[in-house]
Amino acid sequence: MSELPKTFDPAEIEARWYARWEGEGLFRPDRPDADPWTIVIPPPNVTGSLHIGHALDVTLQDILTRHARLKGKDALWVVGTDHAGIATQMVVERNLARENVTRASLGREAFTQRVWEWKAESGGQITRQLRRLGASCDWANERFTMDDGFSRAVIEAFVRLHEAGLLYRDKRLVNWDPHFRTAISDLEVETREVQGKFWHLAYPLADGSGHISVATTRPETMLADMAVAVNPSDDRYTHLVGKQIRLPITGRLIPIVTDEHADPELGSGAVKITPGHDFNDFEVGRRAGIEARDMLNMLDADARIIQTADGLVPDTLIGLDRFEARKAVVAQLEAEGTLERVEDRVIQTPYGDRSGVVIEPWLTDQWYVDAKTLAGPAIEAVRSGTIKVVPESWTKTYYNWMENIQPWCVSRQLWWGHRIPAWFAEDGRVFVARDEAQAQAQAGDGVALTRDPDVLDTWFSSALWPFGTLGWPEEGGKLPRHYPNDVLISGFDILFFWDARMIMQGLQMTGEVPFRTLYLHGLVRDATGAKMSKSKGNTVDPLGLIDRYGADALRFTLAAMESQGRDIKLDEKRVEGYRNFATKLWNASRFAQANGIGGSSGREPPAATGIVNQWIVAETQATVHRMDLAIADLRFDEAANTIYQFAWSRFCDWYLELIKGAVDEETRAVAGWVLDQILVMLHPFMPFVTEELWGLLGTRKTPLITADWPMADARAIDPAASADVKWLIRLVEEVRAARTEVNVPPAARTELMVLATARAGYTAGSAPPVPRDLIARIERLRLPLRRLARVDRAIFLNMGIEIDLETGEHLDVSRDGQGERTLGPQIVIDDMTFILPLEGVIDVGAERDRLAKALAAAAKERDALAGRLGNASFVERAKPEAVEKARADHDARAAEAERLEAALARLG
RNA sequence: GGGCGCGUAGCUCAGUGGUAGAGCACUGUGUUCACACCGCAGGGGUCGCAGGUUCAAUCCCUGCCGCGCCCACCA
Repeated sequence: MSELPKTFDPAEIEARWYARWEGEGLFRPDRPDADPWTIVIPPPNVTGSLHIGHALDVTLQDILTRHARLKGKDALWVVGTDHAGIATQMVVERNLARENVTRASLGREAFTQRVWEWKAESGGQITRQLRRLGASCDWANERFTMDDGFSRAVIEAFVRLHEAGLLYRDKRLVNWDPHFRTAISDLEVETREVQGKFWHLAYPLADGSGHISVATTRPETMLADMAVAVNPSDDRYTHLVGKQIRLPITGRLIPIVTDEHADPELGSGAVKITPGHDFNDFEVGRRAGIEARDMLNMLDADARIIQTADGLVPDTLIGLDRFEARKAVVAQLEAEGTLERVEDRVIQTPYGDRSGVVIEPWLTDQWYVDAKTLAGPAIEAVRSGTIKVVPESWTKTYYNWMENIQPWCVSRQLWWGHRIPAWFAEDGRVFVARDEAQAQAQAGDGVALTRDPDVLDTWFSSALWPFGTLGWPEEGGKLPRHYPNDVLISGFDILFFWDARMIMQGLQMTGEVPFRTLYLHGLVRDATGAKMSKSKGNTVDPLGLIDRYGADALRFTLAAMESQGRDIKLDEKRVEGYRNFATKLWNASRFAQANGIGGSSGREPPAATGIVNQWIVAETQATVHRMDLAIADLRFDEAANTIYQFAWSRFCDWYLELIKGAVDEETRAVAGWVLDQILVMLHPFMPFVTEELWGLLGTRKTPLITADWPMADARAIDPAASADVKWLIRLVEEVRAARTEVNVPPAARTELMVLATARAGYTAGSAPPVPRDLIARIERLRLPLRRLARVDRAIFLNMGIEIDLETGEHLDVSRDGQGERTLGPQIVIDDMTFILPLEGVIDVGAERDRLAKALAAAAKERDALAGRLGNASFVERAKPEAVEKARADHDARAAEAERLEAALARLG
């Protein structure tokens, strides 16, 4: 055992221990007979790098995983990465662009080959970074959403959904991203408020009898208008219903129809209908009997103007980008005199969350999942409590979304992803099958088949993660033992994207919920509360924090700040503070080492007879109990604060101080045991420094990572011992405060006079005797009292007893002499007054102020309690124990006040 | 428009129907053989505002003010 330096080097410890844990398979020790415990990581994008949100997410998961492992469970933390369709395709395309190569020029085969190559070279960054954080995942079985096994699960899920009639192909409007040229789901669209305009147009009636006004934020779509709608109850337009309009520019004849969608209160009450380019209008068109295939389309995949089916769009507009087209159309309307007026207006505009371009409602054939049907059991699972959501308040959001869920568009016009297992015949028939042979069998011999070129939404596959990683659809394996997972941890920002879809898919595919508990944490924000973003430049790099303070400090910070239902505002000062905590622990261990305190032999606390030892054993057990409760409730902040307070404020500040200079065999055993319990309980939060100290402090059967979590109630402790130490702590604190306030020089040593009377005079014969049990208590505590209160002798007035606290010797003192003692700072604890005889040394004015202040506080409290007790309704109606407590408190405060008054009187 | 959350010490946040807590920051101080990334002591809050329920409200209820987020087809 080498001597520990004053501070330690986190980087060296972290690298060394992580390599050893992983190398020795300690993240997944073989425990076939233990209770299984399972969590799956939200698979980070393979393109990703660790950001602070990951750091929080992973820290919380690692805390639970390490805790479960210490509890002896067969803890499995499934890890892997997500192929992240669009994101990855983007990265590789960008790389290709540097070589002046386009995706199209490579072709699909070669392109996807390049993506795999990229993944092999660069895809490991995020997983290396997870290791730096200390994540104890099962790396030996790392998965990828596009590995063979997982891909089989994806195909299987698709086919099964199709067989169940829960997945279908449909032609309707989708959210089209013209930048990526793919459909995206509702969730991938974010609505932004942008400054736009509201154009009022006068559409002429075909019979020349006038016009009807409509207003639009998208005038260019009038090229594909197919009707004007008015509300059936709108009397203003009844006479026009059924008449034709001759559209400006195209000259198309369109009818005036009635539809509830038209709101008489808005604008003119008449609205233009463009079924091929607006979600509302699509529905209006459907109700008017227009089939999707007959709806006019005026845009191509790049959102450029194309000729409509009726050939009426002027050639001058063909090929224009949608925004250029808008200008051109407006100019022409203005020239024709059909533009009535233009208003400025804030418009809710849909943007692609990845591309950042305006999303276009576009008519295409896509695959849809019948989310509404899947949502039923998923709602029920939460409502019935089969899945517990923490914090519970999120259930409302969950229900609200689930109950209004729309069909989920799962096909994407990309190359990187799970290719959809559907084959088309030339006649338009579609065959969904597990492979081409099966599809061919369905289609019949000789039918030429072409596979659907599209791939699946990345979230379709990640929804299968909790069971697809465990071997599903194969039976057996890890599945029965580790599914459902115990808990899932994710940020609330992916509640709909991922969590809800896992629940739906899990229930549909396995008949069981994917996890028993869903824990949702908040976002990590900067110190001012702003959302972190690359563009704002306020991101905090977790790896930089690890470099500066160590992974332990960062982890502890995130855990301590993780209170349920709240975002985290990360302040680097906090990380620094917890780095200091790690150093504190390190130095406590140095002290231990220097005093021959080493590792303990087991979970059972050593037998303790000394009061200080008994006290710390009881405190330790209480701490274990609090930790167990906090972790069971997923109260990460509470757990972190509990062990922090215990280690620093109890163990270091008091226990180690109390045992200094009196480290005997029993104390060595107890101190070693307590320190070990601290290391174990702290290990999930600060795995590295605790593991290092565990190794340095003793010869161990096992590294800390696979040690045993403490038992809360290992040994019954005599409560009297705790009472002694708690009393001592109060006395020492009061003595220190008194000394400081009256400016006693820090180095000065005093005597401690003990006085059992409230009366001002304390000369010989005037005071009652000091209770024997107090004398005995002081004798028991004499050494720590001597050391911490800086008193050498206890003088029991009127008892003829003085005790030398160093030796415990009773000095023979004549009764008469005792009344002549000088005055000094006075301390009142319960029914006892203590005096530090320092007359002449102290600042009498300051002492008077101090006592007066204490008296005022005690009197105020006494009077408040007296008032309460004087209230008849309180005595009658309050809980009896509340009344009793008020009485006891009142009496204690009254006694204290009385003694403080006497103390003041003694000062003269 | 609907929903959720927040408003407690200078800052970041816990918390409880019955005398307000932590960390950081701040002030003073350094006797002590682990630690100045430390010790000891201290100052600092009408718990957003207004009503209500209650013997008692920072905590429960209602309203209001302020802040944040999510969802939603006013063309």
